[in-house]
Amino acid sequence: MLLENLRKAIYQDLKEAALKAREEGLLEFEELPVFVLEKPREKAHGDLATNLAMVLARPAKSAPRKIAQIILDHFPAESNRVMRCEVAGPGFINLFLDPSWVYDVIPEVEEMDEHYGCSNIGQGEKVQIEFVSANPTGLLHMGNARGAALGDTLANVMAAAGFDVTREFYINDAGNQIEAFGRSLEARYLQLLGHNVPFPEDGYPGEDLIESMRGFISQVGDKYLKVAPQLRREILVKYALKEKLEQMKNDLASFGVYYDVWFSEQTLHDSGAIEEVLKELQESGYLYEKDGAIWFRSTLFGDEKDEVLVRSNGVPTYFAADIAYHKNKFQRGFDRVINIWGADHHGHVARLKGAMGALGYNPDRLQVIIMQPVRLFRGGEPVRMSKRSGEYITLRDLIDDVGKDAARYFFVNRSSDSHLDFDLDLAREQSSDNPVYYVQYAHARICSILKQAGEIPNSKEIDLTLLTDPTERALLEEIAELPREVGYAALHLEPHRLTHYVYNLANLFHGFYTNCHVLNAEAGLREARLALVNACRITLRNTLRLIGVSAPERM
RNA sequence: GCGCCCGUAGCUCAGAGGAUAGAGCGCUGGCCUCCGGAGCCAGGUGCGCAGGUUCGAUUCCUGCCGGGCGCACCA
Repeated sequence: MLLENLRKAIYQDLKEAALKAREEGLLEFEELPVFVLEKPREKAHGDLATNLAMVLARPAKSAPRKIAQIILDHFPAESNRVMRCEVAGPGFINLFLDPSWVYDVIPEVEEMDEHYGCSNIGQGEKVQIEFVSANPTGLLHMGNARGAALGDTLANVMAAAGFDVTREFYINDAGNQIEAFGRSLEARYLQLLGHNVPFPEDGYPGEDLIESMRGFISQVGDKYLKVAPQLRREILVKYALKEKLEQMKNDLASFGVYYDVWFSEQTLHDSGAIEEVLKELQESGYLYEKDGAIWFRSTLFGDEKDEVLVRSNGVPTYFAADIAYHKNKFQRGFDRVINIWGADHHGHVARLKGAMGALGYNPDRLQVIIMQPVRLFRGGEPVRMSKRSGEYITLRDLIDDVGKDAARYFFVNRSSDSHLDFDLDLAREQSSDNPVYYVQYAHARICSILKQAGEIPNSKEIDLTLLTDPTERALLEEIAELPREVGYAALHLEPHRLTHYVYNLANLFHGFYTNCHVLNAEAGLREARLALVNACRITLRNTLRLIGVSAPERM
């Protein structure tokens, strides 16, 4: 039986033992409190341990150790591979499994192959993950890159855990920044044609816009010189936006990130969706007029101040569009909607959730992951970047510099609410100091062994119980943990757990490798080890795939 | 000033209401007759401060200190 199922069964047995004891009048409690059954840190504390007796101490009004003994008296001994139980420490119940349980994992991994690690804890819940959604007025920066790695990995992880996942990119192709974009393009266009016009103060100074207009001119020349500015800007925006989006799509694709949906903000304006949602809020009494603008009472939902939805010039704000957008998400049937935002947008969370509440949706169905900023380091020094001047390192630069694998690994390796110091030198390094290489090396090493071995024996026809070395057991136990790791990462929205897991797995493999020979082990043991190593290969590969990192067979 | 996030080893970071808090880097010293040494093993100091809740707090709560980010009719 798979470790996960074993755990569930034992958890159930513990529950029933407590309930039975209550029936017999030995224990007193209203409802069984939540308790944990987990792998203890210390090997001496068994394979699994539970705090059940300790959390029962208060309701049962009794000493934890005493309760533990009562539970054990009602616990079905010798079932579910439990060999021995003991009361320990302040009242833990430690369970020791039949050591042979680990051998079940190899056939399991072989059979599930590329699906090993998957589970169904998501139960098909429809989840949408919106991430990156960068302004199409510029290039993808490090914040976008982190969001891309995080969002895509989270999507992979949740899909593997049995959620029905949709990846979406929201295109901010409307509003003020598009106006500024148009003025910037226009200025570049005119400047390139030799006209000495000033660049707008709120423009986008990046070199990329000049490039874009250079390309435009090579196609159409100066034919828009005399066109009315309003129309001219529209044409330039249309051209540049398309180009920018293509570029983003390409850059994200080279980063291994693909979307199911690219959603245009402009369509919300065009379709009347924004007007509609404004009306809805109006009718529920959440709006009021002040100074010629229309405001949303976001303070009702814990926001610090009310928020403008329609400016006095009649133009809806980004926030208004965002409300319509998120309503649209729910209308599309998503049970849950997850956004990944930079820390500079965290102030937006409460009011958007509030707006969802005002529209009658449970705000908890909207979850926002806030990412802290990225700092790049080179030569031990922070790399200076200025978005104002348009001089910054882009996702494309990063991929060209350190490669997709290292970049994705490094971004996912940190919890989203931790500031990320990205060491470019380390990411590029081809040594074991670089965790990406360390993990990939383990995979390549295994492939090399398997290649030399020729055939991989079917684990059902060999004696796996020959795998008794401590490094073999440790490796088996860690391989068995993948489904649980993936499930945990999905439920807690913590993809960074995966890089930690895969690093640890690689570490255990290297330890095994140093300690145990595979190819020149005696007959029988050799086959068992080949099967072990193959299961490890599958586990490494599957985990790396979730992170979006390649698993090379040679390096 | 108000709000959110963070404060764990020299550095970069994991972790977690429980039984002895971990990893990498750096430093020191070991390990190649043999499957890829891009590897393995050994060695150290630490939960910002002060209260509170709890049988038990580094983890939860409050205050303070320190850092980041927000607080536009921008997005």
